[in-house]
Amino acid sequence: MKPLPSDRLPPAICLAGPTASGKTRIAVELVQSGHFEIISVDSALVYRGLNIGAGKPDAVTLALAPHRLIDIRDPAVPYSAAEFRSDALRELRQVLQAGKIPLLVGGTMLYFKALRDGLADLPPADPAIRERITDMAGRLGWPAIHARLALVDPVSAARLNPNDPQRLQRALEVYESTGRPLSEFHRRHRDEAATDLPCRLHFIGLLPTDRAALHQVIAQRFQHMLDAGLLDEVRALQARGDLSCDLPSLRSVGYRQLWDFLAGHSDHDTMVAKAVAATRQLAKRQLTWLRGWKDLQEVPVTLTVEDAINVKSCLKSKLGISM
RNA sequence: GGCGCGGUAGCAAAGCGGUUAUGCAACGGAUUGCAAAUCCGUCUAGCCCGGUUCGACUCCGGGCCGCGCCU
Repeated sequence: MKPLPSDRLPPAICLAGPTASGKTRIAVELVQSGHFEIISVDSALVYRGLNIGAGKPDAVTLALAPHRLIDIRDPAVPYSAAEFRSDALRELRQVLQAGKIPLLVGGTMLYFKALRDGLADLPPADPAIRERITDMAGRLGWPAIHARLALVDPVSAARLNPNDPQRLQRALEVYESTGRPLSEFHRRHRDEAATDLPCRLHFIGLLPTDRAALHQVIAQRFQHMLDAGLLDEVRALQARGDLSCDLPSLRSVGYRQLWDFLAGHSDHDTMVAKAVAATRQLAKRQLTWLRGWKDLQEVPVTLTVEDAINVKSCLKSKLGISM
C-alpha cells in the first residue's frame, strides 16, 4: 500500500505541553464540538491503577471525553515508545474511519517523536540480556560497559556518556541480540525516512507564559492530589506485593516519592518537596523538547480558562477548523 | 551580665594562607522499545569593621547576630 503524499492526508491535531499546563482541560473542551476523538500520549496514563498521581481524568470526565490509550497496561508490565507507536497508529486509523479528527493529547514527547519520525527496526527489550548487563555493570561499573560497547559499536559509544546506564544498556542489548551495532540501525532508519502515518500531524505546543506561575500550579496540584487520596492509591499498589519501585510505572513523578515515603525512607515534608521538584523538572524537560520541535504552532498559555479559547482560534486560523 | 560554640552561594554543609569542595534546588541542553526515565552542562559564596601578610573565606582584634550553658 502506497502512502498518500502528506499534504493530501487528513489532519490530526497534536496537543503537547508540559505537565500542569492544562492539556486535559483544553482537550475535554475541544471534544465537546463533536469533531474530535482523544488519543492520549502519556507514558503514565497507560497504567491501570495510576490515577490521581498521574493526573488521569476522573470517570465523569472520561465518560464525557473518552481517551484512547489509557488504562491499557498493568503497572507490573513496562510499556514502550515502540508499542505506543503501533497502538497509536491503530487508534488513528479507527478514529479516521469513524470520520473524526484525531486529537492526540499528552506530554510524553518521545512518544510524539516516535509517532512522527518512526523508529529504527530494532529488537524489543530482552529482560535476560538486560539482567546480564546490569549484573556486569554492578561488578565493573558503567564506564566498563561503555568501554565494552566501544569495541563493538564505536559510533554509539562516542555518542553516549559513560555514566548513562539506560542508553548504554540498550546499545549493548541491541548488539548482543542482533550481532549488529545500534548505530547501524539508526543510520539505515535515517536513510529510509519512511512514514506510514494515515494522517498529517499538526502540532500545537502549549507554552506557559510564566514559569513561576506554572511552578505554583504544580505545587497546588500536588497538594490536591494528596487531598484526593493519593497516599491510599499508592498504598493499594504497594499492597499488591508484586510491584517494585524500579518498574517504569512506579518511577513516575509522585509515585516514586510516595513509595519511598511509605517505605519510611523520608518524612512527609521531604516527600512533598521532592515530588514537587521532580514535577518542575519534568516540566522543564518537556519544554526543552518543545523548544526544538519543528513546525510547532505555539500557543501561549496563562493556565486559566482563557487558554482553550486561544487554542480554538489557533485551530480555526491555521487549519480552518471551527467549532 | 559571664562563658562556650557558630555565622560560607536559594537551602544544607566541608576543607583550605595562594590551584573547582560537595549535595539539593534553580537554569540550559541531550533524548530511537524504561522517557513522568536516563544523562550532560551552568550557577565561583564566605555577617560588618580594622589588623597581620606579597596574598585572608582561612590567622589576630573589635562589633553585630544566632544557639547553648551559667549567674
